Amino acid sequence: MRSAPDMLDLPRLADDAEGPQYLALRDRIARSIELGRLKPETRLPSERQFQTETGIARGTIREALSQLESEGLIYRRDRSGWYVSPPAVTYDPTRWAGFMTYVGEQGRVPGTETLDKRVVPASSAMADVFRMVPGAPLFYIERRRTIDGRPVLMERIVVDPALAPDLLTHSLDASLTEILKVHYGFSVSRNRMDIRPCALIRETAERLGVKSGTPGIKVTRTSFDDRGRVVEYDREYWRHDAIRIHVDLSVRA
Amino acid sequence: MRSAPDMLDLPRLADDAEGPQYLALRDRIARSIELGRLKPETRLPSERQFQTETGIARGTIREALSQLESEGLIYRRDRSGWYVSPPAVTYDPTRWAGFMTYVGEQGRVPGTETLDKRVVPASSAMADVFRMVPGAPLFYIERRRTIDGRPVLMERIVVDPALAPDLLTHSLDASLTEILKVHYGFSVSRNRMDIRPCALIRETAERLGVKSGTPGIKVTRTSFDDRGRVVEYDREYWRHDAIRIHVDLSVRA
DNA sequence: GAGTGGTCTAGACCACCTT
DNA sequence: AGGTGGTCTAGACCACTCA
Repeated sequence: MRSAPDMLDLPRLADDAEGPQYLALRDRIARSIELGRLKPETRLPSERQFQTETGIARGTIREALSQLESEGLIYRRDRSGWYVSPPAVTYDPTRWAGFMTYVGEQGRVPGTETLDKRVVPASSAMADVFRMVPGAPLFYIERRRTIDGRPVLMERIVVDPALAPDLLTHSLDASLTEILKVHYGFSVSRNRMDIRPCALIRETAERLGVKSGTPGIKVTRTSFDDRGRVVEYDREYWRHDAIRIHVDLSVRA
Repeated sequence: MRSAPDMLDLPRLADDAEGPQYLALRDRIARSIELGRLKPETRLPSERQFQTETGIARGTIREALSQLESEGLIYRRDRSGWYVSPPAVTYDPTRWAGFMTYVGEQGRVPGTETLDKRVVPASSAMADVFRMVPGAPLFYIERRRTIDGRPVLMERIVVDPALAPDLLTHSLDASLTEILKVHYGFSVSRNRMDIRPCALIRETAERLGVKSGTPGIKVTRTSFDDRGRVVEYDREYWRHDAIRIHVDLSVRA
């Protein structure tokens, strides 16, 4: 891991005379990143280094760093330091390409870890989605996905065992899309998605290595096959700085 | 504006023994909201009230409140206090219904203020979008939109004057969609959108009445008519707690 | 004018990562 | 073992809102 060059010569304040100190500091760091002087995955100086170099209190420095984090310019690794964020990947829900595919197409290295897989009884909400009775068995899968080794999303998938028996015996670290297509012959013809900002908290935050409360994006997706059956239901919690959504579509009435 | 009932009887800690104090406080407040004891637009007790009631330092209390803000559960009005967030509206980009329409359909009261409108020379990026030469004149409109009186988004719209001459002489506080359709006969047949998390900073934050750095959502949209001409280009900056995106679509190859 | 959040300081101790 | 960020305290002054 490279380390940042002396931060002493951050771009000058120029005429930032206005506004709070933490925004002025934010600007200086942001400029360094935008000018390309600090590259993705570079580690910033430590908070205490900033402190002695600038004479600003640590709390104020953390305020500036948190700002940059909400903007997606930098991220933290717990108790290790602050790093410049790599570019976000583009997610196009109108394409039925799985994570492994579109991340690869964008020149990045995707990875998947299956954290949990088991059979669970359907909650009433899930029973509703799959049009079955509550308590009926469902496959439940929990995965963590990475880009260039950095965890970017946690997902919880639910699949109807009736449509994909023995699914859990497969290795789920590869593309689920692929497994469902190749082994069970499913083609998805309709996708219903709900996208909303959220905060990553507790276990989800922990597994993504972010501080609880970091902003994130929650994507809920229901996939249907050509006969209108629910093939897959999943909830994805993304790091907010890792995703960008792009859709190009014809307009309905 | 109603005020919160005594917060002293926030739900008990029970067994939250684990974790930082600010998360425990977050939980108590979150529970009050989820249980419906604190309703949308209710004001929370002041930070100093929390301080004396709980004996926790103000910084720590602000940490808890900031958490709830990132989660979208509460929001602040500058130097006035913290309030429980109203529900988000659902935005469906596959429908060509303007803001005024879909907000109304969801039982809320939409509002629009035009903050600026003028002719500007095309930047090279805009010239690219509109397929014209840089420096050519473009209409530029800046609007703030509200739901139930609360500002939720700032938008900057660009329109080609060749397609809608005299556009700026119309009142732009109504639906631009409507004006383009009724007065100029445009029907949008294709929509290209880019959605990404961002932070609301500087003027944008100020005009939405949020603290600089609050998480937000940036929606960039390019609308085309049936002849493939760019009818409208706009960038919308949303409060993150005000929007939810829903799409339901057939899948391409 | 009283009260609010916004900003800032200067400490402290801890759990954990890194070497 | 030394350094890092994570958490917390106890103050302070300010700009602003609201009654």
